[in-house]
Amino acid sequence: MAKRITTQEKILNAAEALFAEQGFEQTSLRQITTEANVNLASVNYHFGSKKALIQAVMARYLEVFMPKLAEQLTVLNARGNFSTRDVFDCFREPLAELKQVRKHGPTLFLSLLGFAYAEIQGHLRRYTMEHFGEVMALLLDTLHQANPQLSPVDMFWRLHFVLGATVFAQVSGPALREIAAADFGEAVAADQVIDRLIPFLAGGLDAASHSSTVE
Amino acid sequence: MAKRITTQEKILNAAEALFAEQGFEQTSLRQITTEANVNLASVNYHFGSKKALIQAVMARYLEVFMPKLAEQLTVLNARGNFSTRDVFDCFREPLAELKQVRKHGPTLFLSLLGFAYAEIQGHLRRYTMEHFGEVMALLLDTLHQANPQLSPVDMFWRLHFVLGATVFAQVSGPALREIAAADFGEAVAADQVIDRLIPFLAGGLDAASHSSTVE
DNA sequence: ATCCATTTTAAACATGCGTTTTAATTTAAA
DNA sequence: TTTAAATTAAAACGCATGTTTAAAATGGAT
Repeated sequence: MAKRITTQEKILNAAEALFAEQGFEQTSLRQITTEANVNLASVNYHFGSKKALIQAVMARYLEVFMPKLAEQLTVLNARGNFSTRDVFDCFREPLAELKQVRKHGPTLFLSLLGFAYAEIQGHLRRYTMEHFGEVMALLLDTLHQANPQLSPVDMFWRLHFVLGATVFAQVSGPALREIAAADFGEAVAADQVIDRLIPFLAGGLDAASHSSTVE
Repeated sequence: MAKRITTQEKILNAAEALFAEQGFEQTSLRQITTEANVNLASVNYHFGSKKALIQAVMARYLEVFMPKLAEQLTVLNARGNFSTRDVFDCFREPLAELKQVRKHGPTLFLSLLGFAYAEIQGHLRRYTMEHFGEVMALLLDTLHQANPQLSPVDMFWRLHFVLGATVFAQVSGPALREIAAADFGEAVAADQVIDRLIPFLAGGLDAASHSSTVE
């Protein structure tokens, strides 16, 4: 009855859970194979190396997320006349779609993305740019249209500030939610962190640029 | 004439440079001692462990920075009637003071802080909270006064978004500056990144909260 | 000059890592 | 049923890490 789970899937599932929790470098193949109940050598047999395993874990999500995002951005561009907030809202649906990949897909994906960005894994950045460079370019262009008052180089920097805040919110999310619950007696779900984040990001992106604030 | 440099200082100087460049975990004691021209065992002899060395590296800066920051915040609080931007500007002078510790102190310190925050080193967070917890509380309170429309829990989250964006801007700074220079033919100095960052952060912090944007 | 505490040195230790090897086992096709 | 390919298994390899040990060197104080 129950669908047969291959060794590769067992490895991918165990790996992504541990990666999202501890980061890529901190997670050893022995941890992964123990958790997955498979032999240590099977990772190298099926994937070739740890690097390749990391890419495979990310690919499962990126291949769903990126086309959906490109779709949303294209629709918005066709419509025209949009705000920064509209651009950010383009991320909501593609992110929600990741539930189809995995139950807690959206949260897992953001955590993975966080560690990928934090540990500056050259090979992952290269992989993303090679496979989804057009989507990134489309995003930058869309954001520029929403904020024509900002120069391209300004937008470049702010986009990375946005990435930084997002990634950090996710990676330190569990710890911060714990502290917030203790200090303010207010439990915050993971999804609600994003709701708190988006206004912050939009406010930052829409702010006047530094050159115009210099007297 | 030339001031005698002790082994401990040689270690601290080599360690902070390597830590700021590669992060704490990525930097080995052998790298540090080779760079410092001292014996491998001297790190454990003088500092006890790698963890303790990391704390010692951070302490040199925190012990200068934190009191200065507390001073600035106290003055601002006494004055009353201030904006978010004013709060952030309180960081400029204490940061600039770090040049007295080391020539490129401000940049080094932010990079170290970035890695400290990125690699969630429990012992470093504990150290900071134990020694400078009051300053952090003062900062949170000051920001709350500048934005009374935000709830304390909202401010808590946004402060961490700010930290995330800052830390990331610094850690990925060198790589991003390189890309920016290549793509836009515009060289950006490290100090100017902060000038680009502050308006972004202030805009994000001042944004309307999510609850007021929900229809 | 002698002595003793401090410091430096070289070597080894114990551990964990990713990877490779070789053999046993399972699987599916002929 | 036989045969060959695919997969799993156990063990070892080579390497890098932080730490410890024990001897040698150093430097002031007596």
